[in-house]
Amino acid sequence: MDAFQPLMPLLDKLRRRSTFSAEESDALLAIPHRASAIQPGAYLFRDGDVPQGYGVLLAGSLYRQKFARDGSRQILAVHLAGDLLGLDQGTLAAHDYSLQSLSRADVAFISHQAMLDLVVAFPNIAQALWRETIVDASIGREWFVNIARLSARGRVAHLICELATRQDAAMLDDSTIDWPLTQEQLGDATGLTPVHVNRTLQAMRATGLISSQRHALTILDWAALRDAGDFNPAYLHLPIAIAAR
Amino acid sequence: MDAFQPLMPLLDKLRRRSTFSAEESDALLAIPHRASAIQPGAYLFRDGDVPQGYGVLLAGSLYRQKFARDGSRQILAVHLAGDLLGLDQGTLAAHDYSLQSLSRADVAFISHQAMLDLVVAFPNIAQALWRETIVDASIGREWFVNIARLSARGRVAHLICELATRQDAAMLDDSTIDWPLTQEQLGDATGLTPVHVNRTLQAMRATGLISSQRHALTILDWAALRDAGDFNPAYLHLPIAIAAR
DNA sequence: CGGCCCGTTGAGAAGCATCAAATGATGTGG
DNA sequence: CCACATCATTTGATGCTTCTCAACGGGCCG
Repeated sequence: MDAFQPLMPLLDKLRRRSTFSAEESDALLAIPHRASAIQPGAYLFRDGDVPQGYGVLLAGSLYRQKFARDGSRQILAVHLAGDLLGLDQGTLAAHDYSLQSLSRADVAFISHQAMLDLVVAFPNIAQALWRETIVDASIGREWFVNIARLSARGRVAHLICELATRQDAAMLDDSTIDWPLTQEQLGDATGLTPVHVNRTLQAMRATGLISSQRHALTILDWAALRDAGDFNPAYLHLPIAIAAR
Repeated sequence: MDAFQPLMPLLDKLRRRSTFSAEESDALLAIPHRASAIQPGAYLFRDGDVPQGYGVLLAGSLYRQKFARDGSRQILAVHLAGDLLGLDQGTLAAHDYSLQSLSRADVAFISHQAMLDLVVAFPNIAQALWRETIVDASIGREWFVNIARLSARGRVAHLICELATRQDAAMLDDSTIDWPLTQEQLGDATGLTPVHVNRTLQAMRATGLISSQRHALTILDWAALRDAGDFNPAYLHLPIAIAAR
């Protein structure tokens, strides 16, 4: 079925915050696109490139990043399946961040024109895309405050809470989530060195907050983790049913 | 003349990144609005409030902020005259940050409906507003990287460079800019304590980068300041003519 | 089986926070 | 116009969080 409806992850994600008529749903699933498999570590675009179109992440995970002059990397956001890509870059003259794959991923590429045709024909879809972009920016602001205001333990705890909440339905069981990040990448996302990330994770395991395997992470004490990370899911702008946990 | 064209600061700002027909310019200046004087320190809206409409900052300066649970404040952005307000919050159920005035300010309030009417009638204006929102998000990402990756000196230097570049035309002379922030606010914007901001500024004065008066700041060595703050104005997405300095 | 990335551990240093208090500016009311 | 309250800036001493540098062990993949 998914083979015939490759854009279903997009529709699923949009439905969390918007509702569509049957006609609109059909139009979303029928967006002209070119699906492509992305190798781990490949760039979809780089800081400074000219935007060539939009995308939808069908499977896998990607991250946005910028580099400082000293070569250090800051991860700005993690994209999960269903996320729209590059919408926040519009048709500007140049991208202001890079988009790289974290794992093997499937991406559907959509031309600027195809997207424009869609939103002109369906204002309600335009509104839904606009809403997703706003939420995206909201998540960025939340990350900002975390890095600026929380301790190492708080930053790591917050990111764990966010990814758990965003994966939600896709969770393996009630408390174990996919964990796509290495400790080095977690450091690049939280503004910490890998060494300190390691020590922070050890402390969190020692105090019974989490346990972690290779590519998975188990939340042992959600209340304590949420508390440590000062996590309040309001910034995700999810329906109450999903946000409550 | 400004008395008859109160929204002129908006048009001036939009023209830096977009071009408009005479008809479009007229439509922009004719947006139905209610102008209002804002007292220093007053809130235009608070985190969690329901968005009531949009705004244009006609004069003065505002800042966006979020609070961490421990009460510490993070300033997310500084708004200068001509900036659009709350566009990035759309018609979501709740604001995810607070908007407070830094000085006495004049703001034109615009209803959601009036803005919707405008962008439906003039797609080119919709595009221009979309572009401003994108740039806004781009500035947010740049701040993020600064706070996460630069030293105290670098963060302060970068913010000075940005405000100088954004004020640009409004600069008093070639190197002196309006400086609306106290040292405490500068700390809230850069993720530093006021004490450390003070010491950082002293070091920058001692090394001949800047000199500062009460509400003004003079850049003595632009090259060194740009270097210290790793400042590259690309993220402002300004026309080359303005970005080059 | 070997190389390589990832995770782990240790010791020492640096940058920034914290706490406390003094000095200097600004605006207000008598 | 001066006295005073308030806010912003400055200074000093101390400590903690996190970084840096260096090395070692373990699991995964070719």
